Amino acid sequence: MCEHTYCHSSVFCCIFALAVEQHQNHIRIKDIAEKAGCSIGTVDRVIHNRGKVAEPVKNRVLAIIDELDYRPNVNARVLASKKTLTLGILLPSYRRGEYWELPNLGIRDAIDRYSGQGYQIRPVHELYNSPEKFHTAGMKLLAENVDGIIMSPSSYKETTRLVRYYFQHNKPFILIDSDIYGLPSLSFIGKDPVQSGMTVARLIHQMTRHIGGEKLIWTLNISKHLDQMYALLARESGFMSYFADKQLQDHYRFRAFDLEDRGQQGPTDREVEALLGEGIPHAIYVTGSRVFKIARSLRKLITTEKPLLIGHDLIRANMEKVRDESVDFLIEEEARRQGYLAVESMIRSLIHKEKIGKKQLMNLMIYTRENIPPDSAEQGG
Amino acid sequence: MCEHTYCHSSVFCCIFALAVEQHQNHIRIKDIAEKAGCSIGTVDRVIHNRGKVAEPVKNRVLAIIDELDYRPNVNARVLASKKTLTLGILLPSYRRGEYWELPNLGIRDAIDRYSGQGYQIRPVHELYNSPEKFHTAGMKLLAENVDGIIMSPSSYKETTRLVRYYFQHNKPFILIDSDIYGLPSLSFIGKDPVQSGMTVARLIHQMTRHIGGEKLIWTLNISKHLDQMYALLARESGFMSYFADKQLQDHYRFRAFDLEDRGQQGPTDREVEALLGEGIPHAIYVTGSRVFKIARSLRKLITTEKPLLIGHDLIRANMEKVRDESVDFLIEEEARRQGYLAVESMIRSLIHKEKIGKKQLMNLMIYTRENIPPDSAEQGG
DNA sequence: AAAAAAAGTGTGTGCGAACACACATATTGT
DNA sequence: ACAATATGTGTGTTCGCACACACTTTTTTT
Repeated sequence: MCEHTYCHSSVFCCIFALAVEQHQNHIRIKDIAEKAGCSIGTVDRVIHNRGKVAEPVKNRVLAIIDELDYRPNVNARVLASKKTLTLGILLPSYRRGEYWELPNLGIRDAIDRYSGQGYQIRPVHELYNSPEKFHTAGMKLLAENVDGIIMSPSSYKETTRLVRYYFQHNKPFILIDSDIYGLPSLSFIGKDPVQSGMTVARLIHQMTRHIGGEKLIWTLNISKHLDQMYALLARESGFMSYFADKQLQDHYRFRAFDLEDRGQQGPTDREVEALLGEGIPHAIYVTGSRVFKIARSLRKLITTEKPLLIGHDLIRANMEKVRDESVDFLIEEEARRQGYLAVESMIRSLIHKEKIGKKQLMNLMIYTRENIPPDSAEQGG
Repeated sequence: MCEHTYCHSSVFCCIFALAVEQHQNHIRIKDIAEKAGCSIGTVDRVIHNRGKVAEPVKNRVLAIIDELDYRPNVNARVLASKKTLTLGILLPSYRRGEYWELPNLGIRDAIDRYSGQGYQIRPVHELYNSPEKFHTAGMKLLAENVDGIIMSPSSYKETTRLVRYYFQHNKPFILIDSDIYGLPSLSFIGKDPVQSGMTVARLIHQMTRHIGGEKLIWTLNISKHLDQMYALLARESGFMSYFADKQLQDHYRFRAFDLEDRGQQGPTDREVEALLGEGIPHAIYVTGSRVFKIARSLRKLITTEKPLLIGHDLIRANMEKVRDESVDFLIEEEARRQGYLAVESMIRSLIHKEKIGKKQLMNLMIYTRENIPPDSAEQGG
């Protein structure tokens, strides 16, 4: 067992003993071949399912692989296989500083890192800014004969349509950012928007509960295209659920607005002013990544106690607003890491042939002025 | 440049073009040898600084390596080098469910993962529960001739003393969890306790500011040994700084208590009751990982509006209390990931010979009932 | 029954780096 | 001057796996 005086846990040391044992009898395909009474070529054939192998031999080898818990040496495997992994990447188009830059940076981190380690990875990028372009871009990837696809879903209809083709052509794909339930994806890497909304609700509730009288709360969905804001609405739902669950309707009044983000300008002061007509809210929840667009207007228009302002995503513009305290909190779901993990998962699945989790949910992080990371936070790894 | 219609960023595509180019002319030591007019053996010698190489040849090779930006193929390197990496691990002893289990789990994650990839890693564990044992345990690692050491510092005096020996014997070491400024460590992987304290202060401030009259706030340092709570005090300092910076002393009254954690029992109801004599606080900040120990007492003793309760670390006992809402918020600094990164950094430094960051600060995460991860969250990777 | 095709199997080479060994040349000692 | 050492340098083997090729045996075809 374990000899450490204070190691009552006993889990720890035992697990480690296991780990050590595991690597010591590190078995190779040669070992398997010997035990099965055949050559390494044959073992190779059953492992990769190529060429012809007599049924009884195949079964014997398979049994031995299972029995010995054979795990191929990844280093040798990568070293020997000279083929390059072509990754299709299908994401919304973006400008610098926008949300979608983050997953893209994560993808780059991963490719950089793994290229440096002898892996041959060739990314093929396709960007879309409408459901129609989503489809043509996605089909282009098929035509380019990529080995796998990393994508974020567009509209429900277009996504299922594209995925149908991928499925038919046996192209593995990974969904990042938002999930569409039931798709035959290798994995989903992203977040739970309802949970996000509920977390924000908790923050706002705790921070406004001691205010006397009825509290006015806004939810603001600011989006480039009003028709593709599924994730925003899901967050709003989660937000509402929290208050409903706690039966706080009597103490709170809610107003929800959908605003259009018209490029550089965003909602103008006048638009915001119009909303303020009904009264100054005690808290505002901007469901997308565009809090920074209204922070300035609010500061200008509201001279009394300014409302609590909460938004999403660690993009530069938002981080600045948190630093000068015109935005109070930012929620984020490790956007950059999502991209990183997507590439890594592809490598693990397609090269290492490991099994990867069907659902990889990111942690939900809350940032405020005191814990916001420095600007050029390289989060690779 | 970039042909994507909506890719205004231009960063992205260019960077990728670079990445692709890089791996295509992937140079090997053979290439260097040819260009330098010598054999691969000689190149090998200058890379590893072993054997004798004529000064002019050495410089030529070095120049070519630099010019071509040679990056060794990690897969080949690991495959060829059969030596096992022996890692000394020097951490406080712990029981199951305590804070130190988390970094240990992270260490295990990493060793598991890398063992599975053909790396030979042998961990040697030493646990300590006092500064004296820290020293003897640390020296034992030296005697066991480990290749590198992962450790969390004990007292200032003992740590610098031990590190002196490590330095003299040229043993690289990585500090996790808490930093001691100025030590010649390979890297520090952990958190900034002052920042943590300030973040908590922000939360408590925002959540109590609308309460009328003077607010009473507690800080509770609950520790096993009252003499080794440096990190707790640093958090308390950060906490205080926030209120000082904002000049909120007139609206807030602060009381700080140091309590001893006597094993299973923790602070008793009676002890907590004694503290309550001076009045019921509006918020309580427990600076260590033991909020759960007073949550029950508080619930029993306070029947009116219960105080806001904030603590640290995602240990099971705390997570339960967050789920039943007797603890409001938990702060954590990715304890498990710290262990993971420590092992990974050792591998990158000692096997891959990469340079690693001197300071790897973890993100500071805020958890509440709505965003707390599920219990058996495997966070490897 | 002979030829052709298919099924089944073993050997050999290469991936890129690490390291041991053998060998060449230069420097020193006696 | 010759051995003894020190200083350089090149070759060959190995790691575990992928994949091409050659080969034997069996089955099918005509």
